[in-house]
Amino acid sequence: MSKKPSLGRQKIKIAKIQIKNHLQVTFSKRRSGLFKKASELCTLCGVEIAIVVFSPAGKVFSFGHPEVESVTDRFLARKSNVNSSNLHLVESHQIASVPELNLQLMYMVNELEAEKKRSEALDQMRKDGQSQFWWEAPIEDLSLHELQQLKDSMEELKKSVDIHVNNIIGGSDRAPIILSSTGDSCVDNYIWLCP
Amino acid sequence: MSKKPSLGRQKIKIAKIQIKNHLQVTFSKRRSGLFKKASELCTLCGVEIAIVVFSPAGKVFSFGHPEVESVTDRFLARKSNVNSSNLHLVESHQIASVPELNLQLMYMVNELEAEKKRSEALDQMRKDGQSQFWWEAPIEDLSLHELQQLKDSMEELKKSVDIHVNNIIGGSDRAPIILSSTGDSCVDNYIWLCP
DNA sequence: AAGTCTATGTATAATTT
DNA sequence: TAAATTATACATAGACT
Repeated sequence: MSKKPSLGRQKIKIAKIQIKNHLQVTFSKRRSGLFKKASELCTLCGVEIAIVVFSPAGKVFSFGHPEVESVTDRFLARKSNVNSSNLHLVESHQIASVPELNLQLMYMVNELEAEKKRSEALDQMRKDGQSQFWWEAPIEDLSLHELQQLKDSMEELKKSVDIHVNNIIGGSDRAPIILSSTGDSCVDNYIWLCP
Repeated sequence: MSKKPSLGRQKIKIAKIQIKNHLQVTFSKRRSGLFKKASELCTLCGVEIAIVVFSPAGKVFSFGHPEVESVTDRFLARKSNVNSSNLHLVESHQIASVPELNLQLMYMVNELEAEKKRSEALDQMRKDGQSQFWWEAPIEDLSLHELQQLKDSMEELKKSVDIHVNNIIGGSDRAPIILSSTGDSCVDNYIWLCP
């Protein structure tokens, strides 16, 4: 009897899997692996994590820890706060769909990425020399020119922050979402977003 | 000489790491591992992923794939009806008259005075403790809460700027002004906010 | 904080059930 | 279609730099 022993795990190139069936299997396995890693990181380090995955099929998978509030409501809850400022928000009590929430999260992440790049550039400038740090100096020492630059910088910064807050909070200014919790054996206390 | 060979990777319980230093190392390693897994999943399966991690220190780490546009554009596509941002930074190619230019300079002087007072207050805060200087930190180090505070501060600043502008220029709805490049040593190419 | 090294724990590609 | 198997690739704990 020839028993063909498994070759075991084989090395693969990190490139888009072409065999569709194969891809589906890999996606499923690696997605759960990713979520498991995330949950471990949560537990080990006591951090809050949110993950959103848009599958090729258009499905949305997401992971959040530990409570819904920690990641999502931190945005949604600010609604009232923002309302009191000069943002023009339309009152609505429509309940957001989870995909919409995920879009918002995704948007937020991208915004954060953009800000990160921006700040990296600023960091670089900082490393290039102290002389350019007019924007770190006390305001009373600034020349008019510098003050204008400061103002412009702040406007730029504010604009981007504003846009993202506006879209996250104001873009769907509505009641928070109820997320169901699975009694999964692997993960207690993790709350999953149900697509 | 006793060379102590490494025990190699040891099994650990998935529970909050108590040794703080240890935790930091693990957080850093596993975070990067998680992001790597995520990027592989992106590539292998052609999916879009966003991850946000709030560290215990309040820092925010995030991962997004593939391009900012891919996700944000989807979002922005439906944002138009909601946007109505409170910030109207309008570019205009209208050339300001000299009287208007003077008004702007006047405005700047007033603004400078206001900022001077403001900075005195901030200076006082600075003396009270370094911990409050979240707004001096690079953006990527800001928590979402701090981002919100930053935004609010900027809202305040802009509001006062707007009031000044209204008072000085006349409070009337007028076309935004752009200062033409005057060759002036002090000011060139500034764009002004339309009140 | 970030990188190296070793030994070992884990994830998973390919296959089988 | 999904679960189990197996052998290997990869991740990482701990110690050190």
